[in-house]
Amino acid sequence: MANAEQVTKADGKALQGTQSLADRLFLSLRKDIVEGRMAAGSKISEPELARRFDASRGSLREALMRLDSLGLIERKVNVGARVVELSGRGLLELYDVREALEGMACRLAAENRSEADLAELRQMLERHEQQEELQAGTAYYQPEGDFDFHFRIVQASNNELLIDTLCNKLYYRVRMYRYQLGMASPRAHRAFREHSHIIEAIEAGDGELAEILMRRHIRASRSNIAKKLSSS
Amino acid sequence: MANAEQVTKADGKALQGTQSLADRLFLSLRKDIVEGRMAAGSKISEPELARRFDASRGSLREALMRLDSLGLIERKVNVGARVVELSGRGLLELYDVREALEGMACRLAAENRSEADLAELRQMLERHEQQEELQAGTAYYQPEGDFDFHFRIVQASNNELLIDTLCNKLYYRVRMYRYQLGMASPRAHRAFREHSHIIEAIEAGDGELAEILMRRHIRASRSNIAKKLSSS
DNA sequence: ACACTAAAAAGTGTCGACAATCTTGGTTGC
DNA sequence: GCAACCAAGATTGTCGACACTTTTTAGTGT
Repeated sequence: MANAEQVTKADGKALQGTQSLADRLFLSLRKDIVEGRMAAGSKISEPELARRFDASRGSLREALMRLDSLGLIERKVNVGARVVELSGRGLLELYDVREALEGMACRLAAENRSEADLAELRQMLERHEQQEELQAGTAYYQPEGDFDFHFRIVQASNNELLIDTLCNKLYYRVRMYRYQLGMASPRAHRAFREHSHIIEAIEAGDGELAEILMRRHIRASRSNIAKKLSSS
Repeated sequence: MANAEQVTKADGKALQGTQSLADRLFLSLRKDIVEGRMAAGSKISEPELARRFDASRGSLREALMRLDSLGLIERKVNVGARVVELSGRGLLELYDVREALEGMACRLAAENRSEADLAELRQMLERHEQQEELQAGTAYYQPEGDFDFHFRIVQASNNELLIDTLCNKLYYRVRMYRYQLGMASPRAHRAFREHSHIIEAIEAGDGELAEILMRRHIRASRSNIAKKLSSS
């Protein structure tokens, strides 16, 4: 089934079966950090982690390097690594970047739309609609459904660099914030309508409109969060 | 002097004096790849490179990992690493991403403009103007001047994630293309006027206009390249 | 009790060696 | 002659040990 764990083209190694130990460590640690099993801001001890995963420090360090360039941990020379600290400012920054990139992705998806992509998008929307009616506004489908939507739009952009930047880099940070600040936005129903309009624009091949709608969609989420942040 | 080699906030390690051997290898290799001393598409032999730099394979591999996540090399498990291959498509993709991100950076720079940033921007423009008059349309100042301009705008956006993504990641790819495809665009004079207008919009605090102008500026470069590519 | 110093413990950075895998060239069989 | 197969060489992945740095702790003196 289509969910947020799906694999990107660019993430090929995972498909290929043969993955190194360092690869597996990386994937495992990334999951632990994103889902909050490693507390944000906590220190990471290489020897301890290596023992826990029954691997050598060398392989573990390789995984840590990658987490570092993903921005999920921070390393200081001769001092060590810590899980990155979450902040309201960081979250808002993330939304500004997403607005720019996903807006562009949406425009490109509309301009290069292929029948296959369109079919998938329509199908996805239908699934979400059923799920929405089922749960009548309880806003429960959100996390996966919303993720699914944004993920697929980006895939349809047909721009490898854009896909890689969003799906293999930024989205892990997005999910980390979601898990830990538990943003189950109350915008479920409205969000669904917005998704629907965006896909219509893509179907119509109207890149400019598609971009505008996507940007507005993301910015609405952003203000929603900004409001919550300032009131706490 | 302000040039493209300047150090980003996020690239702090380089400032701090203490940098590990792997850090130095990384910086050195990145330079070699960007400036074309390692041919695009060529295979990288770990033992050979390690000998050449008089370092152990472990440290070298750490540097390679980082180059990989920068997208400057590609690694396959149990096979090895190659310098990334340049392609027309890749270059155009890069411009689409830049259009999105730098457009946003420009908007943010206009909205958050500080006196310090404005002063620097004006000062830079003045330097470029002098240089332009000096060389009266020979379009020679371009590479550094253009880079300087885009770099500083992004810095002024005050969005750490955006700054990191552009200055520490994408720009190295941009420079790699510049060096190797030798894009000394003939748009020097027009580009200068465009830069000038963009900074005016930022000074005026008009984020929307600043974004539009920057996007148009980058898209003009992009079509220029697309034309050259299709005619070859 | 507090500040400063020095030793020791822990942690990170670097290295060389071994094991597993891929590539290459030659060989065999059809 | 060509394809499949096999062995040798080379390359990558993984590991444990050592060197250097940072942090902690114990001690000393005021």
